Amino acid sequence: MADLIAADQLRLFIERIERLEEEKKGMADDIRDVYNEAKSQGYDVKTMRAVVRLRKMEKHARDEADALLDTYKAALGLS
Amino acid sequence: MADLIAADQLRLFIERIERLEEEKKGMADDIRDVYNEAKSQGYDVKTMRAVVRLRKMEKHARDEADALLDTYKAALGLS
Amino acid sequence: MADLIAADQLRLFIERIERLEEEKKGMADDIRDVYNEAKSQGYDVKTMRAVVRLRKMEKHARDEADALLDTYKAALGLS
Amino acid sequence: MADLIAADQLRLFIERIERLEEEKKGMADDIRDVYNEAKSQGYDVKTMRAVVRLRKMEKHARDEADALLDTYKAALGLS
DNA sequence: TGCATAGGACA
DNA sequence: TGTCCTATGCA
Repeated sequence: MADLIAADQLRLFIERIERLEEEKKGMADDIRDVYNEAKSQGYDVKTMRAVVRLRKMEKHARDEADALLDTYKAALGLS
Repeated sequence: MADLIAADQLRLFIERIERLEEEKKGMADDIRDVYNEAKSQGYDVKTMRAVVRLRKMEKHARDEADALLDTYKAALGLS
Repeated sequence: MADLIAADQLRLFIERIERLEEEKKGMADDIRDVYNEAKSQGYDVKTMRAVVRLRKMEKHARDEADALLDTYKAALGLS
Repeated sequence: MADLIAADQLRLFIERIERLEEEKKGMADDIRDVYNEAKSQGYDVKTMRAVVRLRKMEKHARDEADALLDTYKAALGLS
Protein backbone atom coordinates (compact mmCIF):
# COMPACT_ATOMS: atom_id res chain seq x y z
CA MET A 1 0.00 0.00 0.00
CA ALA A 2 2.98 2.28 0.56
CA ASP A 3 3.51 1.97 -3.17
CA LEU A 4 0.02 3.17 -3.90
CA ILE A 5 0.54 6.15 -1.69
CA ALA A 6 3.87 6.86 -3.33
CA ALA A 7 2.26 6.58 -6.77
CA ASP A 8 -0.43 9.01 -5.68
CA GLN A 9 2.14 11.43 -4.39
CA LEU A 10 4.11 11.28 -7.62
CA ARG A 11 0.93 11.77 -9.64
CA LEU A 12 0.09 14.84 -7.58
CA PHE A 13 3.52 16.31 -8.20
CA ILE A 14 3.19 15.68 -11.93
CA GLU A 15 -0.26 17.25 -12.04
CA ARG A 16 0.90 20.31 -10.13
CA ILE A 17 3.74 20.75 -12.61
CA GLU A 18 1.42 20.30 -15.58
CA ARG A 19 -0.96 22.92 -14.22
CA LEU A 20 1.88 25.37 -13.71
CA GLU A 21 3.20 24.66 -17.19
CA GLU A 22 -0.20 25.48 -18.62
CA GLU A 23 -0.36 28.74 -16.73
CA LYS A 24 3.13 29.59 -17.93
CA LYS A 25 2.06 28.92 -21.50
CA GLY A 26 -0.98 31.13 -20.92
CA MET A 27 1.33 33.97 -19.86
CA ALA A 28 3.40 33.55 -23.04
CA ASP A 29 0.20 33.68 -25.08
CA ASP A 30 -0.91 36.84 -23.27
CA ILE A 31 2.43 38.48 -24.00
CA ARG A 32 2.11 37.66 -27.68
CA ASP A 33 -1.40 39.12 -27.63
CA VAL A 34 -0.15 42.40 -26.19
CA TYR A 35 2.54 42.65 -28.88
CA ASN A 36 -0.06 41.99 -31.56
CA GLU A 37 -2.39 44.56 -30.07
CA ALA A 38 0.41 47.14 -30.07
CA LYS A 39 1.25 46.17 -33.64
CA SER A 40 -2.35 46.78 -34.69
CA GLN A 41 -1.98 50.28 -33.17
CA GLY A 42 0.95 50.93 -35.45
CA TYR A 43 3.89 50.11 -33.15
CA ASP A 44 6.90 48.18 -34.36
CA VAL A 45 7.09 44.88 -32.51
CA LYS A 46 10.79 44.30 -33.08
CA THR A 47 11.65 47.69 -31.59
CA MET A 48 9.34 47.06 -28.65
CA ARG A 49 11.08 43.76 -27.96
CA ALA A 50 14.42 45.58 -28.05
CA VAL A 51 13.12 48.10 -25.52
CA VAL A 52 11.90 45.37 -23.18
CA ARG A 53 15.20 43.52 -23.49
CA LEU A 54 17.19 46.69 -22.80
CA ARG A 55 15.17 47.59 -19.72
CA LYS A 56 15.59 44.06 -18.38
CA MET A 57 19.37 44.24 -18.90
CA GLU A 58 19.53 47.61 -17.16
CA LYS A 59 17.53 46.26 -14.22
CA HIS A 60 19.82 43.26 -13.93
CA ALA A 61 22.88 45.51 -14.02
CA ARG A 62 21.39 47.71 -11.30
CA ASP A 63 20.54 44.72 -9.11
CA GLU A 64 23.99 43.24 -9.56
CA ALA A 65 25.63 46.59 -8.78
CA ASP A 66 23.61 46.77 -5.54
CA ALA A 67 24.66 43.26 -4.59
CA LEU A 68 28.28 44.09 -5.34
CA LEU A 69 28.07 47.20 -3.16
CA ASP A 70 26.77 45.06 -0.31
CA THR A 71 29.67 42.68 -0.83
CA TYR A 72 32.15 45.52 -0.64
CA LYS A 73 30.53 46.95 2.48
CA ALA A 74 30.62 43.55 4.18
CA ALA A 75 34.27 43.12 3.19
CA LEU A 76 35.06 46.53 4.72
CA GLY A 77 33.09 45.86 7.90
CA LEU A 78 30.57 48.62 7.18
CA SER A 79 26.84 48.39 7.89
CA MET B 1 0.35 66.37 -28.09
CA ALA B 2 -0.50 63.31 -30.13
CA ASP B 3 3.10 62.31 -29.54
CA LEU B 4 2.71 62.52 -25.79
CA ILE B 5 -0.36 60.38 -25.91
CA ALA B 6 1.42 57.95 -28.19
CA ALA B 7 4.35 57.82 -25.78
CA ASP B 8 1.96 57.10 -22.91
CA GLN B 9 0.26 54.37 -24.87
CA LEU B 10 3.58 52.80 -25.77
CA ARG B 11 4.69 52.96 -22.14
CA LEU B 12 1.49 51.23 -21.06
CA PHE B 13 2.05 48.44 -23.57
CA ILE B 14 5.64 48.01 -22.37
CA GLU B 15 4.56 47.91 -18.74
CA ARG B 16 1.84 45.35 -19.43
CA ILE B 17 4.38 43.17 -21.15
CA GLU B 18 6.86 43.53 -18.31
CA ARG B 19 4.23 42.59 -15.77
CA LEU B 20 3.31 39.49 -17.76
CA GLU B 21 6.98 38.57 -18.17
CA GLU B 22 7.37 38.73 -14.40
CA GLU B 23 4.37 36.49 -13.85
CA LYS B 24 5.76 34.08 -16.42
CA LYS B 25 9.07 34.03 -14.58
CA GLY B 26 7.17 33.40 -11.36
CA MET B 27 5.53 30.34 -12.93
CA ALA B 28 8.93 29.01 -14.02
CA ASP B 29 10.20 29.50 -10.46
CA ASP B 30 7.18 27.67 -9.04
CA ILE B 31 7.77 24.76 -11.39
CA ARG B 32 11.38 24.52 -10.29
CA ASP B 33 10.21 24.59 -6.66
CA VAL B 34 7.86 21.66 -7.23
CA TYR B 35 10.64 19.64 -8.84
CA ASN B 36 12.90 20.40 -5.89
CA GLU B 37 10.18 19.46 -3.43
CA ALA B 38 9.66 16.15 -5.22
CA LYS B 39 13.43 15.62 -5.24
CA SER B 40 13.54 16.13 -1.47
CA GLN B 41 10.88 13.39 -1.22
CA GLY B 42 13.21 11.04 -3.04
CA TYR B 43 11.90 11.33 -6.61
CA ASP B 44 14.26 11.58 -9.55
CA VAL B 45 13.85 14.94 -11.26
CA LYS B 46 15.23 13.86 -14.62
CA THR B 47 12.76 11.00 -14.80
CA MET B 48 9.90 13.28 -13.77
CA ARG B 49 10.81 15.68 -16.56
CA ALA B 50 10.76 12.76 -18.99
CA VAL B 51 7.29 11.80 -17.76
CA VAL B 52 5.97 15.34 -18.19
CA ARG B 53 7.45 15.55 -21.67
CA LEU B 54 5.96 12.19 -22.64
CA ARG B 55 2.49 13.09 -21.40
CA LYS B 56 2.65 16.36 -23.30
CA MET B 57 3.52 14.49 -26.51
CA GLU B 58 0.68 12.05 -25.92
CA LYS B 59 -1.71 14.93 -25.38
CA HIS B 60 -0.59 16.51 -28.66
CA ALA B 61 -1.11 13.22 -30.46
CA ARG B 62 -4.59 12.89 -28.95
CA ASP B 63 -5.47 16.48 -29.87
CA GLU B 64 -4.32 15.94 -33.44
CA ALA B 65 -6.33 12.73 -33.70
CA ASP B 66 -9.40 14.60 -32.41
CA ALA B 67 -8.89 17.38 -34.95
CA LEU B 68 -8.56 14.82 -37.72
CA LEU B 69 -11.73 13.12 -36.58
CA ASP B 70 -13.55 16.45 -36.65
CA THR B 71 -12.29 17.05 -40.16
CA TYR B 72 -13.62 13.70 -41.32
CA LYS B 73 -16.96 14.26 -39.65
CA ALA B 74 -17.31 17.68 -41.24
CA ALA B 75 -16.37 16.25 -44.64
CA LEU B 76 -19.05 13.62 -44.23
CA GLY B 77 -21.65 16.10 -43.01
CA LEU B 78 -21.89 14.43 -39.63
CA SER B 79 -22.35 16.20 -36.32
CA MET C 1 36.38 8.97 -55.29
CA ALA C 2 34.10 11.89 -54.58
CA ASP C 3 33.44 10.16 -51.27
CA LEU C 4 37.09 10.12 -50.41
CA ILE C 5 37.36 13.80 -51.12
CA ALA C 6 34.27 14.49 -49.07
CA ALA C 7 35.70 12.45 -46.19
CA ASP C 8 38.91 14.45 -46.40
CA GLN C 9 37.01 17.68 -46.40
CA LEU C 10 34.99 16.63 -43.38
CA ARG C 11 38.12 15.54 -41.57
CA LEU C 12 39.70 18.92 -42.25
CA PHE C 13 36.66 20.71 -40.84
CA ILE C 14 36.75 18.54 -37.73
CA GLU C 15 40.45 19.12 -37.23
CA ARG C 16 40.09 22.88 -37.61
CA ILE C 17 37.35 22.83 -35.00
CA GLU C 18 39.40 20.71 -32.62
CA ARG C 19 42.35 23.07 -32.94
CA LEU C 20 40.13 26.05 -32.19
CA GLU C 21 38.55 24.24 -29.25
CA GLU C 22 42.01 23.64 -27.81
CA GLU C 23 42.91 27.31 -28.16
CA LYS C 24 39.63 28.23 -26.51
CA LYS C 25 40.41 25.90 -23.64
CA GLY C 26 43.83 27.52 -23.38
CA MET C 27 42.14 30.92 -22.98
CA ALA C 28 39.90 29.55 -20.22
CA ASP C 29 42.97 28.17 -18.46
CA ASP C 30 44.75 31.53 -18.75
CA ILE C 31 41.73 33.26 -17.23
CA ARG C 32 41.73 30.87 -14.31
CA ASP C 33 45.45 31.54 -13.84
CA VAL C 34 44.89 35.29 -13.63
CA TYR C 35 42.16 34.83 -11.01
CA ASN C 36 44.46 32.59 -9.00
CA GLU C 37 47.30 35.08 -9.28
CA ALA C 38 45.00 37.86 -8.04
CA LYS C 39 43.85 35.58 -5.22
CA SER C 40 47.46 35.02 -4.16
CA GLN C 41 47.77 38.83 -3.97
CA GLY C 42 44.87 38.92 -1.53
CA TYR C 43 41.98 39.74 -3.84
CA ASP C 44 38.60 38.02 -3.50
CA VAL C 45 37.90 35.97 -6.64
CA LYS C 46 34.14 35.87 -6.21
CA THR C 47 33.97 39.65 -6.02
CA MET C 48 36.25 40.00 -9.02
CA ARG C 49 33.98 37.70 -11.03
CA ALA C 50 31.02 39.86 -10.01
CA VAL C 51 32.85 42.97 -11.20
CA VAL C 52 33.70 41.39 -14.56
CA ARG C 53 30.10 40.23 -14.97
CA LEU C 54 28.74 43.66 -14.10
CA ARG C 55 31.02 45.46 -16.55
CA LYS C 56 30.04 43.02 -19.29
CA MET C 57 26.34 43.60 -18.60
CA GLU C 58 26.84 47.36 -18.65
CA LYS C 59 28.69 47.13 -21.94
CA HIS C 60 25.92 45.00 -23.45
CA ALA C 61 23.31 47.46 -22.25
CA ARG C 62 25.24 50.34 -23.76
CA ASP C 63 25.65 48.55 -27.08
CA GLU C 64 22.00 47.62 -27.19
CA ALA C 65 20.97 51.18 -26.32
CA ASP C 66 23.11 52.46 -29.21
CA ALA C 67 21.52 49.96 -31.58
CA LEU C 68 18.07 50.95 -30.36
CA LEU C 69 18.87 54.62 -30.94
CA ASP C 70 19.86 53.77 -34.51
CA THR C 71 16.59 51.91 -34.94
CA TYR C 72 14.62 54.92 -33.72
CA LYS C 73 16.55 57.27 -35.99
CA ALA C 74 15.92 55.03 -38.97
CA ALA C 75 12.23 54.79 -38.06
CA LEU C 76 12.05 58.59 -37.91
CA GLY C 77 13.94 59.07 -41.17
CA LEU C 78 16.86 60.83 -39.47
CA SER C 79 20.53 60.42 -40.37
CA MET D 1 48.59 55.75 -1.47
CA ALA D 2 48.79 52.00 -0.98
CA ASP D 3 45.10 51.97 -1.77
CA LEU D 4 45.64 53.72 -5.06
CA ILE D 5 48.29 51.23 -6.01
CA ALA D 6 46.04 48.37 -4.96
CA ALA D 7 43.22 49.84 -7.04
CA ASP D 8 45.54 50.05 -10.03
CA GLN D 9 46.65 46.48 -9.53
CA LEU D 10 43.07 45.30 -9.29
CA ARG D 11 42.18 47.24 -12.43
CA LEU D 12 45.06 45.62 -14.27
CA PHE D 13 43.89 42.15 -13.23
CA ILE D 14 40.36 42.94 -14.37
CA GLU D 15 41.57 44.27 -17.71
CA ARG D 16 43.76 41.24 -18.32
CA ILE D 17 40.79 39.01 -17.63
CA GLU D 18 38.54 41.02 -19.92
CA ARG D 19 41.08 40.84 -22.72
CA LEU D 20 41.33 37.07 -22.33
CA GLU D 21 37.53 36.76 -22.22
CA GLU D 22 37.34 38.63 -25.51
CA GLU D 23 39.89 36.34 -27.10
CA LYS D 24 37.96 33.36 -25.80
CA LYS D 25 34.79 34.76 -27.33
CA GLY D 26 36.69 35.25 -30.59
CA MET D 27 37.59 31.55 -30.55
CA ALA D 28 33.96 30.61 -29.98
CA ASP D 29 32.97 32.81 -32.92
CA ASP D 30 35.60 31.19 -35.12
CA ILE D 31 34.30 27.75 -34.19
CA ARG D 32 30.78 28.78 -35.08
CA ASP D 33 32.09 30.10 -38.40
CA VAL D 34 33.70 26.77 -39.23
CA TYR D 35 30.49 24.88 -38.43
CA ASN D 36 28.55 27.29 -40.64
CA GLU D 37 31.07 26.90 -43.44
CA ALA D 38 30.75 23.12 -43.19
CA LYS D 39 26.99 23.47 -43.15
CA SER D 40 27.09 25.52 -46.35
CA GLN D 41 29.06 22.60 -47.89
CA GLY D 42 26.17 20.29 -47.00
CA TYR D 43 27.41 18.80 -43.74
CA ASP D 44 25.10 18.31 -40.79
CA VAL D 45 26.23 20.47 -37.88
CA LYS D 46 24.56 18.42 -35.18
CA THR D 47 26.29 15.27 -36.39
CA MET D 48 29.62 17.07 -36.59
CA ARG D 49 29.24 18.23 -32.99
CA ALA D 50 28.57 14.63 -32.00
CA VAL D 51 31.75 13.54 -33.78
CA VAL D 52 33.84 16.19 -32.04
CA ARG D 53 32.38 15.22 -28.67
CA LEU D 54 33.04 11.52 -29.30
CA ARG D 55 36.65 12.10 -30.33
CA LYS D 56 37.21 14.20 -27.22
CA MET D 57 35.87 11.37 -25.04
CA GLU D 58 38.09 8.88 -26.82
CA LYS D 59 41.07 11.12 -26.30
CA HIS D 60 40.28 11.33 -22.59
CA ALA D 61 40.01 7.57 -22.40
CA ARG D 62 43.33 7.20 -24.21
CA ASP D 63 45.02 9.74 -21.94
CA GLU D 64 43.77 7.92 -18.86
CA ALA D 65 45.00 4.60 -20.22
CA ASP D 66 48.40 6.17 -20.89
CA ALA D 67 48.57 7.59 -17.38
CA LEU D 68 47.68 4.19 -15.97
CA LEU D 69 50.40 2.58 -18.07
CA ASP D 70 52.93 5.08 -16.74
CA THR D 71 51.86 4.26 -13.20
CA TYR D 72 52.39 0.57 -13.80
CA LYS D 73 55.76 1.14 -15.39
CA ALA D 74 56.88 3.32 -12.48
CA ALA D 75 55.66 0.71 -10.00
CA LEU D 76 57.66 -1.94 -11.81
CA GLY D 77 60.75 0.22 -12.04
CA LEU D 78 60.64 0.29 -15.84
CA SER D 79 61.52 3.29 -17.97
C1' DT E 1 28.81 27.11 -14.33
C1' DG E 2 29.24 26.29 -19.14
C1' DC E 3 27.54 23.79 -23.13
C1' DA E 4 24.05 21.63 -26.12
C1' DT E 5 19.73 21.34 -27.49
C1' DA E 6 14.90 22.68 -28.40
C1' DG E 7 11.41 26.18 -29.20
C1' DG E 8 9.97 30.73 -30.76
C1' DA E 9 10.62 34.88 -33.53
C1' DC E 10 11.95 37.14 -37.55
C1' DA E 11 13.13 37.53 -42.67
C1' DT F 1 10.10 27.94 -44.75
C1' DG F 2 14.63 28.35 -42.89
C1' DT F 3 17.72 30.62 -39.93
C1' DC F 4 18.72 32.91 -35.78
C1' DC F 5 18.55 33.46 -31.01
C1' DT F 6 17.02 33.05 -26.54
C1' DA F 7 15.65 30.03 -22.81
C1' DT F 8 15.87 25.70 -20.70
C1' DG F 9 17.99 21.19 -19.58
C1' DC F 10 22.11 18.50 -18.62
C1' DA F 11 27.09 17.37 -17.14
